[in-house]
Amino acid sequence: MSTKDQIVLEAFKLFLRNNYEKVSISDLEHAVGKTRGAIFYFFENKEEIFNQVIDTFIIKTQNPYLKFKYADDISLEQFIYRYVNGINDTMSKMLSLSVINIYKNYFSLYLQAARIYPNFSEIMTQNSIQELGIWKKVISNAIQTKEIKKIEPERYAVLFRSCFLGLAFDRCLSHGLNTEELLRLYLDIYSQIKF
Amino acid sequence: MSTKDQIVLEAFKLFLRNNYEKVSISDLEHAVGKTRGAIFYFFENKEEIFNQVIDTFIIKTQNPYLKFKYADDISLEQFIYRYVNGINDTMSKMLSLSVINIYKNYFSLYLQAARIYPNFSEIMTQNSIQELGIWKKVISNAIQTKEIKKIEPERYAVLFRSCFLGLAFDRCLSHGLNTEELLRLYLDIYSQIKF
DNA sequence: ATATTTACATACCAATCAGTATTTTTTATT
DNA sequence: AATAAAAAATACTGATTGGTATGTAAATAT
Repeated sequence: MSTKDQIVLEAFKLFLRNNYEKVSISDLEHAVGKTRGAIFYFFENKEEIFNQVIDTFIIKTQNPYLKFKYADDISLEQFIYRYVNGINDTMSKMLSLSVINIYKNYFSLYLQAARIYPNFSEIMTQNSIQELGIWKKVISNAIQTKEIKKIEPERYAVLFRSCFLGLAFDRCLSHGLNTEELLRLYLDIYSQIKF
Repeated sequence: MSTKDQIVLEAFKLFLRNNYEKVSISDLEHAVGKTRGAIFYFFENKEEIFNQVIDTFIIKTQNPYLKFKYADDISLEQFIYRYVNGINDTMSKMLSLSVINIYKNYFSLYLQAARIYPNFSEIMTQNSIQELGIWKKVISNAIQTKEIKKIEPERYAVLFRSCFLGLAFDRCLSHGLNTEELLRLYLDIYSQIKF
């Protein structure tokens, strides 16, 4: 891995654990094993490092479970399983970077980004709309194929997405998100709306 | 209002808008209209001010909509309306303090507290369990009175709570939580489980 | 072989920070 | 009015911060 990539990776880990202001260039020096000279050779300033971290690990890593978005013919039940699997994969990747308290730290970094990264809110809002659109499409499809009852796709798209986010947030201070519980929750909702 | 209370209130507003480290005593001086002498007369250090803010505005202000917890005979439908009204009230109170981006800033402060306030995670976990318990009781009651179908109370308690949290988090970067939408979401879930 | 660029290390600086020590002003009590 | 205590102002300190200026060894190009 290049020095620049190493800097971004270590900065990511540091920014997950602490506030933007709390992470010092000195901390980053020790984490990377290089000195200020190296860091400021690759980056103009601290903010640029932070923004690179957000770009790499939040914006571009979003929604790995939504990459199958053009599979229009997927059933809602299948989609639910894939969605939860995708969440599991993301959590595994974070664990392999030895990131602890994944969601707590991720939520925290996410809100830091909203204060620092230019247009972060707009980008994430677009992202949210996109994800809702996919849920909506899958739900609409499931209605047409008589998989589920005739419900409001928009509303249930919001419901499915909110469940995940809310459960993750609620549990982030305690034992963390349990994807098995999330799956059971999803299947309970599903069982109420299926034919 | 006493000077001490003023300091805590202004500190609350500042900590909502910025990270703990970013808020300086100098900022607080200007916000309160007093000097360091006054601030350090009432508080030992910055951390004590922060903890007082969390104590006053997060821990003790939790769940105003759960104060009717001993109303066992309430229907689920009534509870839903009261719950959403309670959220509305809290948001109005924040607005009267001219707090903008309520949920974004609140979530941010909440996660800051998890890093600074002693045992914050444990306290909030207890709080979450308590709130889930109330939902569970109301749901169980609604099943017994044949208001709704026989569902898993625990799971639906989690569902109702997660919906709120998730919707609030999802919308916090854009237009903020719309309680009318939350109500419609709740009533949609309700309509699927009611007899 | 020489010149230039890349990739860092080192030493330093001005600014800012939380916190303190001291002094002054305000308020309450006798 | 005199005294004491509380509340607040002022001036300061040592530590830390992000960032810079300079230096240098190795790699690459000419």
